[in-house]
Amino acid sequence: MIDIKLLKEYPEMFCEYASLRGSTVDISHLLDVDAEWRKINTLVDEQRSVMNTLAKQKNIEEGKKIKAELSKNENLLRELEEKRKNLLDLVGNLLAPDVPIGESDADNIEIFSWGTKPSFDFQPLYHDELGEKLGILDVKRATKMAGSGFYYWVGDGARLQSAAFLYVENLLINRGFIPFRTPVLAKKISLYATGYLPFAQDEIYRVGDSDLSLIGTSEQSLVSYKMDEIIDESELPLLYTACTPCFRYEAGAASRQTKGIFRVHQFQKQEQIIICRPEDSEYWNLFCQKNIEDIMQELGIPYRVVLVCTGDMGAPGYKKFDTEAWFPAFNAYKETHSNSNLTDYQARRSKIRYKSNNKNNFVHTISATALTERVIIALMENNQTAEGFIKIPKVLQKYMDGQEEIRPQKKTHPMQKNDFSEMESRIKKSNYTSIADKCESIREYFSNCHGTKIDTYTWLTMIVRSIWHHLEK
RNA sequence: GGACAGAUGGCCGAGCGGUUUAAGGCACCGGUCUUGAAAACCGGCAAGGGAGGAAUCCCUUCGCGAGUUCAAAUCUCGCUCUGUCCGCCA
Repeated sequence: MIDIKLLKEYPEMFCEYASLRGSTVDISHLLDVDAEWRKINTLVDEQRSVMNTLAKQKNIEEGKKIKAELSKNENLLRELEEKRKNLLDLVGNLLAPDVPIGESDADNIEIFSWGTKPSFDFQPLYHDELGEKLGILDVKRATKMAGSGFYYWVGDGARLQSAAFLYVENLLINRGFIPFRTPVLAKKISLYATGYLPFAQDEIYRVGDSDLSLIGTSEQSLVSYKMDEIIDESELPLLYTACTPCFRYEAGAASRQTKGIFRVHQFQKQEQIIICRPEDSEYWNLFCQKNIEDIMQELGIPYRVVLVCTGDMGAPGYKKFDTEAWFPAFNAYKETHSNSNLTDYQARRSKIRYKSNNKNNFVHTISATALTERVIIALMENNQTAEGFIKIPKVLQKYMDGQEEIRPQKKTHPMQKNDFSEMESRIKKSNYTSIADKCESIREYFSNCHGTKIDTYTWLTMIVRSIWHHLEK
């Protein structure tokens, strides 16, 4: 949400921003509604004041007279209030002066690139082909189980996934972040507070006819953590990180460009959230970018950074960096991270303020990806070998018992043979009245096969039969 | 899921139709006193909106939403959440 006072002061500026974003919000209509709202608001306040005075004087006659008119105006005020709010909700944030002008992601400006794109003397495989060959990524069975847009990590794939998230979470903790595990269901108010409603309406999975939806990002659960609170200035900044699954509808997304698990309905994401003073948000925006780039560099994935243009920004964004990993099989850079300074846009909606010199101000929020599974599939494509193996980056090896490479192995660990005789004897050693002690027929069945080895099926059948027999009696 | 009880400012807690513009206490902030601190005393201390150059004035908010009334923290209904007991359960 933007500051309506600012809008009233600089309506032309907001109209210009809206057109740069490709937004269709009618700002002059909003200003008209606001003026009307203000007029009625003043009127209602005055009538309420009269009403309060009459009530104090116990003036029943006069009170009755005004009551009807007041309630009519109150209804009108409520209507205008809602209209005003709905319009105001659609107005996008201010834009940083250095945001490039453009209509779509094609107009984003590359500002940095790192790493050498791998040159293979073989045709590199797509991550899903590679994953299937190695038996570490199973899309087919997931589709059978949950539909298109889902996938299983299996064996070393599951380990690689955990390793990457553990590595990133540790890195962030070491840089001052507080780690969270958050709910993945959220009320509508939380989605509104973070700026996802009403804009991303069609992206959100609703749960039945309840008020709950699956989160599309832990930004929704982490920013809402401080909803309605006034934070003491000395506590800022707050650095939060969470690793959660994220759920997105992604209607009609399938294409060559989204092959494999590039765009899916559920994916894991490690998020960076920073709640800070307004004057510091530019700094923390870059801080998050540094974290992203350090992670990419340590993982050895070539990437580039683009400055997102006006048309690709989304309503809450003031300034946004996208980081795009190099995908050899796609032969393209593709978005893996986004890092936005949302200034006070979310804070106004979620009413997160801080107290400074006894005055309450809205905080600024930064929302940035730290890691998603897209990074892991970029890693798979970049680190594949001629044999179809995957080299594991040094930083992840310690989270995988030192494993250096993923090969098509059925089992990585041998089965253990244990002696469970102590565990088996526990029941025998306990002193209690069992069914067999109580029920003659059961004892009979079991005494018949005493000393004979029988298989589990026969054994279970016997138990069922004997219980049944007993119940019939 | 069922039964009962409850929800009041940063916290505790009184009020249960009209001098409550929410008592009192704690915490916090400022002051007096003190070498300094503590204690004591004095003062301040919620959020949001509107009008105004400002001082200031007005409105809203006692979990949330509706209703009754000239008047609601207080009465009625619905919802949410918390506690206790029961049921179910990783």
